[in-house]
Amino acid sequence: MPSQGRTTADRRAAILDAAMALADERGLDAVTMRAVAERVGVTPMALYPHVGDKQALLDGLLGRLLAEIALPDPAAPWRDRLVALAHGLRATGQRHPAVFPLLLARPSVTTGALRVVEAIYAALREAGVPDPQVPRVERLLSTFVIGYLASQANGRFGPGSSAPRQRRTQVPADELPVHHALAPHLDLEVDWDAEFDADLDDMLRMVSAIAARGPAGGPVS
Amino acid sequence: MPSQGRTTADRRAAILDAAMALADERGLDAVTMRAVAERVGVTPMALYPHVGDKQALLDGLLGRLLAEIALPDPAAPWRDRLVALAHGLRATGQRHPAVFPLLLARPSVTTGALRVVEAIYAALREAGVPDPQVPRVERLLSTFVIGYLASQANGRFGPGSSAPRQRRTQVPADELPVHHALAPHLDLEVDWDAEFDADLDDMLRMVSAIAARGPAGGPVS
DNA sequence: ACCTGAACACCGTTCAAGT
DNA sequence: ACCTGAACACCGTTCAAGT
Repeated sequence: MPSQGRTTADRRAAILDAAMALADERGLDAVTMRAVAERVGVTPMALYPHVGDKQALLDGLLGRLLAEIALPDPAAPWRDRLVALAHGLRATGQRHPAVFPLLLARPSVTTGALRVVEAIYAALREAGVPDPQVPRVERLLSTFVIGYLASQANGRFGPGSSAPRQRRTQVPADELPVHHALAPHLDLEVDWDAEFDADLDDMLRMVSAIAARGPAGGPVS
Repeated sequence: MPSQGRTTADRRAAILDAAMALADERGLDAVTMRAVAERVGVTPMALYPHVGDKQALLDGLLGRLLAEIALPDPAAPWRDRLVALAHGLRATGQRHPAVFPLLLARPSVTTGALRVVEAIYAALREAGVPDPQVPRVERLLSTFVIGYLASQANGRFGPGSSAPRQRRTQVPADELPVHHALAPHLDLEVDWDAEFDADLDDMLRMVSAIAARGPAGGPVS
């Protein structure tokens, strides 16, 4: 049984392999039906029965990406599990920086996403977050983590040290007094992975605080 | 002085008006150079001297969006100011749901973004966040707020009540035990604006906790 | 200086035809 | 059942030409 794509499932897998490679190597814009087809060695129209249209193909890439995320050891303490999950997401985001930002653009209803959500739910319950708040806090955490990693992948935080300096100098200092006052802390090179860990620490303290407050507040809706 | 676009600046403004209207009415995909040009009553090539290429046009839309965000009363307490800013962002995101998600995809180095960042910096200092941590906490807050509102605009949180139910039923209950246990809290219709306010409350408690911890930890890098 | 018209090198997708 | 080839209705952008 060679790895040749003989069955339909293999064919779909080969197409998604090609599309993911293209996205990793040349960005999302390079993922065209034509380019993917050429890489598979087939005509563009031959893709449609296997992956659907372009939108479905991108969803397929997201499914791949989600399936890659390693789940933490269920025996570990809840905090370690959430940190491990966040680090797993970061590793996946760094492996597929072009595809990762799509996570914020598409509803995450795939079964691949559910494994991850399930693991977060379990950790939050163990942390003592009241059941009615668990779904909200899960969305809060995942929104931050995905938002941060997507920002990093998209370069939203700026090129590091050069941009902030010129940002402040192109505007009169008097108009941005607080930027001026914070100048010593704005020109530093930032270690974005270290900042992610610091943010994560603050967010997990927040989870503990929510758990400590107890079920008083109740659900949000 | 009629409102006719006679000067170059007026011309650029008219083009961005047309592009924004197109984005609001028919989505980002409808914002093509050709469609914008037609709406302005000009040939596609006539846009280039005024707004640059397509990418620059989208950046122009982001600039418009950022300029719309109302700054809070500087006399109000820091917490109220941050809530007002978040609500201002939410209002803008709901006015321009197609453009808003671009905030996470582009570096926010425009002067329009700096006014907002300046206001957040000022509020965080007043809250007692140590100076070295202010830029990090600003990025933490804005990443969450933008991420949440972009998720809402993109429908990432799902269509409300129908999707979660079918998510759980298409998978054997034994494989997602925690989803199963949380079922009563997963089938509810969620008020996303109320959830945003609850999240905001938790995030601002976190800001107070960071301030209370003092400068012990120091900067992250 | 500003705009037009034609053209180039692409897209995603349809459809009828092949095997 | 699966794939091809030609075609359709689009894109963003270039370039030479008009005024």
